[in-house]
Amino acid sequence: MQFSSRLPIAVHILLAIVEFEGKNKTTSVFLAGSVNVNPVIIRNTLGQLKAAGLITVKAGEGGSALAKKPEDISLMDIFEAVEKEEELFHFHENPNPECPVGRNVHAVLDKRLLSIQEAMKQEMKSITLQSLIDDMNHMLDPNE
Amino acid sequence: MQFSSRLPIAVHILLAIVEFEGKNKTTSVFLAGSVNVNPVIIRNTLGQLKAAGLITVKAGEGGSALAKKPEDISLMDIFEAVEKEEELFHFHENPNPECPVGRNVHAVLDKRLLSIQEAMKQEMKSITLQSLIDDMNHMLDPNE
DNA sequence: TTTGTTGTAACATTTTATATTACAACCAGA
DNA sequence: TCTGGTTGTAATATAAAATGTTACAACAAA
Repeated sequence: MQFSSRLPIAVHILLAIVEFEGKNKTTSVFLAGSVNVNPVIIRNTLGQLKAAGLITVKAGEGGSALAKKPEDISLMDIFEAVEKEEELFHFHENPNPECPVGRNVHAVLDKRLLSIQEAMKQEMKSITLQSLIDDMNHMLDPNE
Repeated sequence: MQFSSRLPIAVHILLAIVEFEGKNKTTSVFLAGSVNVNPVIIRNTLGQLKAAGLITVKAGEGGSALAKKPEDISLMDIFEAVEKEEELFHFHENPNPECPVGRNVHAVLDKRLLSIQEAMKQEMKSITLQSLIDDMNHMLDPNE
């Protein structure tokens, strides 16, 4: 079981928007060339990031830009923008209500699964886009 | 995106093994009746839990039992027994190496994604089967 | 030896992710 | 105002993963 590549792709897109600001127009086709997926995937992702208020997209003209400062965008914001699920775990649908265990697993497990999800989200919140940009800049120019 | 129901099912199985100890023989068919999935799913899961050293299964005779004390089994142990993935996130396969971003996203993101995974696992480690049993017993008999 | 079981393979079905094609709506510049 | 490149989105296709099912050999106890 794995998460889809949506979060990695969205982060890639945001890093590219920052990196190419003022240098290249970041159209869906241009971004698709960097991420190496179909441009429609990019457009859909851009749409989700826009809906979440993280970027602006220029319809017709083309290109996108950050709508917030990178230090105000966390992995959590990005994750929630591109993954719609509320529940991290898929619970088996119909435990037997006639069984004392089947009747109660849900109540017993739910809060634990939520706390796991919460731990994950807390960690995501602590990672900002800015810190990723810093890391990338350091790789592009170690002396900076 | 969601995790499969494997962890919830495995926990259900373990709780049932504890609950019915000495009362019913916990065969795959019996357990399937409580979880409400196909017995083969149960057998496969039992096999994984056995391989991880969490339970014993009696071939031929039928039935299963815990191989460790419930306080020594964490959700993390169960999770690792039934989910084989090493990486939580699926990274997009071929970022463009000719692009400064494409060339570096992997290095930049990987450690962050790992820390998210790590946060999740830490939380899983802190939850023992015993605590779930306690919760369930309290639901079955609030005065206990 | 009979009965009920585990372990496992093979296959079917369902769901989700990802890719692709197509096209209307849009916008800037010629 | 026309043109060219673009976004937004629907529809469809393909691929991959999860889940369900059937079948049967190996096994163990009565």
